Amino acid sequence: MRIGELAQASGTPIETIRFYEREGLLPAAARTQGNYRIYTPRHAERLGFIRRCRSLDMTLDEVRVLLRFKDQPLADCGEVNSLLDEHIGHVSERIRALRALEKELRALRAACPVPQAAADCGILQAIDQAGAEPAEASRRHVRGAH
Amino acid sequence: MRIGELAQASGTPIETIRFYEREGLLPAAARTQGNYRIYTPRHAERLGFIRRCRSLDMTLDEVRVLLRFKDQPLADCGEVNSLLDEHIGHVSERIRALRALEKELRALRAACPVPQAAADCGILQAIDQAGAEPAEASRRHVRGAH
DNA sequence: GGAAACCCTGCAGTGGGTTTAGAGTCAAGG
DNA sequence: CCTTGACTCTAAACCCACTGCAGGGTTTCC
Repeated sequence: MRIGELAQASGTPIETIRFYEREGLLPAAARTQGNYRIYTPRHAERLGFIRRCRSLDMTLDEVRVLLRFKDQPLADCGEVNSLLDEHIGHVSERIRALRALEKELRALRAACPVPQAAADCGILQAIDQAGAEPAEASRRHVRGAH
Repeated sequence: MRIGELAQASGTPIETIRFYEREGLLPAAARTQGNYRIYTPRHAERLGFIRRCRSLDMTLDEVRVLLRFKDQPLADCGEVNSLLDEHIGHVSERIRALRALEKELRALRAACPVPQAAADCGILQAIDQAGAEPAEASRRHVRGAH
């Protein structure tokens, strides 16, 4: 199958497929005489695996680790388990941080119940004062949890 | 005050202060004979405002909007209110998505209670199969909510 | 007067793609 | 044969909000 067909079948943009190849996540496809990529069902499987990992919000580096284990069926999968544990930890932490942020934002929003002159806007005033710095948000894994 | 002092006082890296100036968030500082930036308390205030907005996970574009209102004290602050409402919406949505993700990851993790050969790892098998595509994660505002 | 601490500019890199430009390939229709 | 249109190719720039580095200049302290 050609790249457009694989894109269609996997719900992946064409550019992303080429990007994964450049990144070494997908093995380079064979080419036709006209230099078109030709994919096998094995490519489609592997792409599906990658996309499912991404839908679980793993980084490409994490995906690389999992792919390595898929390619080494005899290896002990302990590292897979701990990768997942850490990933779950990042997600939980990010949820915690976002909940705190949401609470803070709702309190801030309540400071200006009705539109008025900017000079009197409780929101702008509250941001102006703000007793230093809660909400450090801990940037990490998971697009804001990574 | 010089840039290092402002950085210290505001807890902002020096490079970030210069970056904000380039981006037009901070007005250009006056310079000494030796070409060092010299900041006034007004700069420090404005930087504090920006940093507090960022700690609330607003984008720089959102901060630009809020700064515009600070500079126009007579304008109606309705846009400030709705900016905050939208921002809160992004955060809530992101929390919802991350909770669903966490649940999915915990279920996945349970598929391999004990380390074993990668070929038999329930996690890798589950990702291989995966009945298509839940967890679209909706990338937006809030480093994964924006 | 010399070392250390500070500051300057400009540019490359981060992640995970997306977009654009400019060119080449291929099957069908006129 | 020629054109149209759908498809594909590469290389490079762009997104965000910084961060880090190279290679210099300035100031301060001893």
